[in-house]
Amino acid sequence: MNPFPFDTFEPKWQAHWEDNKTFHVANPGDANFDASKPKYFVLDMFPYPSGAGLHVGHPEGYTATDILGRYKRMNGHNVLHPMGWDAFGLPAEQYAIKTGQHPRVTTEQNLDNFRRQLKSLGFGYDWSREINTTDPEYMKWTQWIFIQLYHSYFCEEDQKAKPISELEAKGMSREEIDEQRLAFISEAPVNWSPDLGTVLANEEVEEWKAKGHTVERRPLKQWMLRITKYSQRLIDDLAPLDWPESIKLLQTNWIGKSTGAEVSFDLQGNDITVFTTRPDTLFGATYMVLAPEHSLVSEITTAEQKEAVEAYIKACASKSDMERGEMNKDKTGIFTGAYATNPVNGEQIPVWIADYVMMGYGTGAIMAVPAHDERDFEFATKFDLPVIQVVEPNDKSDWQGYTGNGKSVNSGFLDGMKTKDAKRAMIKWLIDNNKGKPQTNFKLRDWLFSRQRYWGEPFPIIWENGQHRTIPESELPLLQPDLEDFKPTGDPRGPLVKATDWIKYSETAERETNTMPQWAGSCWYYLRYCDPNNSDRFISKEAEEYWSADGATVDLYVGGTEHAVLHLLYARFWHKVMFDLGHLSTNEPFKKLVNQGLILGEDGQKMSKSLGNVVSPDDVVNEYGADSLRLYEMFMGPLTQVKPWQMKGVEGVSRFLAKVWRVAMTQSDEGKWVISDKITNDEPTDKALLKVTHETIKKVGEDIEKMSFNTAISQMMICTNAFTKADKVPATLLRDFLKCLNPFAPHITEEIHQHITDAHPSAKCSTGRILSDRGWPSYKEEFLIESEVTVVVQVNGKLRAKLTVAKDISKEDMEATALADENVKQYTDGNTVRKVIVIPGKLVNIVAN
RNA sequence: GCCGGUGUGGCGGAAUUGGUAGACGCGCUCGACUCAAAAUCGAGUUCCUAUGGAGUGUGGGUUCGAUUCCCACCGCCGGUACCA
Repeated sequence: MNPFPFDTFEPKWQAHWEDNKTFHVANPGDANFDASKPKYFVLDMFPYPSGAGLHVGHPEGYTATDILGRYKRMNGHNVLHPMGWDAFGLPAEQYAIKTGQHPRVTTEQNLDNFRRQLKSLGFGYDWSREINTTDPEYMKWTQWIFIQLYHSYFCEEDQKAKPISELEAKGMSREEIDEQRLAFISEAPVNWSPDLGTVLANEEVEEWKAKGHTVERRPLKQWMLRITKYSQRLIDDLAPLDWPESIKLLQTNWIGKSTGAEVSFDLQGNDITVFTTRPDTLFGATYMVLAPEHSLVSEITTAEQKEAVEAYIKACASKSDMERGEMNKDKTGIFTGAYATNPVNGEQIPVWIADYVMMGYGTGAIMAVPAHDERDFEFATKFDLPVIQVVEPNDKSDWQGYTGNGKSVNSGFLDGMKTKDAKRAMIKWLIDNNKGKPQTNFKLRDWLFSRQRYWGEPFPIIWENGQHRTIPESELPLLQPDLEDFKPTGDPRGPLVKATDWIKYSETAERETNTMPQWAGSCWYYLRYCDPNNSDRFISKEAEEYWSADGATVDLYVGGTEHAVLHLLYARFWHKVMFDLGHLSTNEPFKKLVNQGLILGEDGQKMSKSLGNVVSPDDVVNEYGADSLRLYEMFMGPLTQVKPWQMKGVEGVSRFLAKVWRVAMTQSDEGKWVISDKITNDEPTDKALLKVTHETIKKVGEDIEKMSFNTAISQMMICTNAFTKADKVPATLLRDFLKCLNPFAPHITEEIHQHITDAHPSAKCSTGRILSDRGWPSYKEEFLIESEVTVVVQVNGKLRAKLTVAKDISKEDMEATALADENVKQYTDGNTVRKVIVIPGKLVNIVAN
């Protein structure tokens, strides 16, 4: 038998909240909207509804946000706490390929299961705002946003997106305009996975390779989003955000800004430009390296070297990315036979090609300064190329391979300058001599936005006479055609090519057959929650402004670190574009971000099917109840920390809830749970009980604000132990305690509260209102104060006595009392007291020897 | 290699404007209740060569006093990798 009947009252309260729309929040303009309340938007990263259902990692973040949401609600906020489904994705499509089952069917099934599981945990979501990225009404607006991107360009002067119509007004040609669109067609080499039958974004490559899929470089015509234009803003706007510094750093490094200069080298009439962050070392450039894919390679290669160079290029091309990565220690390369002229000293330097120079970054060519660059040094050592020192280290370290700052030497007009000054002087020289200019580069690449998949949003694009254009908004949403066979065709246009009727838009126009990546839907879902049923706009102006008050849309966003550079970067980018175009009032989507730590299996390993250490929330709910699961996940340790699951720990918090239950409830002779005689309607007089209750109100409130849930729970355990020990517990104290526990364990607290209120109705607390609708309790300072305190006495820093003294005892009295103590005397007798430190109300330390 | 995080009992973890190290929970031990067990309640539980001493990864430093501040190092976890 269960120690308390959670199996009956948990479903009861879940039904009550649902029937009474307890957690429904109104929008501006709605009948029951209360504009006087401040808003609080607390968001979970919405799940992908996989076939496996929830695992115990999901409710960790969800419980944390639920506690905050319920707490803020009790403190008088309009709380927006929604849930939805990121339901496009490869597993549903792969299942469809295997079984012929339409992805929409499996997605619906999975989603029903997820919803059932989440409801069984009692989260206070406003289910009327549930969204689903695969819902045609949702897709419509994802496609609409793409159309906005398509019809926008990035104005360099104002550093913001503007409508394409401005360029048309300037009389720019169609070709020139297409070059500028934020959504554009590119025919660059992309990451193509033959076995997945699709291309992947740079950010996704590692993930899929880790799952055993092959990925190769292949030139394809693809849709791209011009996220690189936002590089600088994406870095700058991180600063004021309340995000973990590590995530900010991760994004900053991913965007990868570096400042330096472009330098032009003459090569028998050809101009080759290189990028360097160290223009001050130009005198030390003893050779040049081009990427094997560099366009000038074939032109400059001499007849004698032609064969060897072509063989090297072929060898590089056949190497997979993986092999290139593994071999990154061992440098390879080949001499082209050509020589370039170092612009600053006229030296003839050999031009090599090597795969340690990437075509995708900078200009695909470098000046090699082996004395002060590790890679160049390694290469020069291997191929016996000259190494000339041009920087003298500040310390005594070896100059060979020294990459730090110092003083320029062997560098003509730079000699004696500090690195910083030498950089500036060289850049000035390059400008004055028309040999280069200052340059900033970013590692971030434009976002490859098309996929060759069925289960994604089709592009709202048609092609006619080789040109693309968007379909009219009235034709949105554009749904995928029905297919019988979802198999990839190997055709880089994707599986939609099979739907010949669907493709045909008119006699002369055809639909785009690519679809959008899974990230598209998650880029803006938080906005849709604010106004989920709007059929005229993606979000209404009023809803947007209300839920974005205080300069941020989402007040608190909780999710895993795995999205540090993907979802969180993409969403910020879309948000900024929509802000630039005047559709949003904030510049950033997520004010505060918290990453919950991974929950490991009992064995300390990551939970996985193959290890058999996966814990299902359903099993825990069945055995211990939802409140126990919620409470345990919060009690395990700090939210942000990685921590192992322990079923014994669930038992522990379950015991705690049983204790709370038995404080209020007792079993009648017939086995029925009834309110205990211990609960009285008297005014509380027990000082100790008043103190612990008010301490609990104070600490739990403060700890929730700090998201320090484990310590809040430990305080509630202390309070419960005091209630258990007491002969009588006044109903008002128990009620205040239940309010504190309510955000953590909402079912049991509602149930007990209902029993107390029925048994002990009072003017202050009439029947009929549930706990969740009552306010957060307040504590009184007067109950926290004690007249006596325990003071620690140390001799030479070691604890020798504890004294109980009046709280307001004077320093002198405290010192005298301490010195007079028998235990203390044992250690001071025979020694001279040199010094006495007295911290009032806390400690006395006697220094004696 | 680089960047970030972290290190406290048998275990999860508490405590930082420097002031009783180990809150709370798990586990374990003993006791009460019971024919017995479970559940529940009560007592105890950092370690040791134990009237004392040691102790928050290691070694130093600052201080009357350091888990907390400073310097050097080590282990583990995560990210990233020829980005010029």
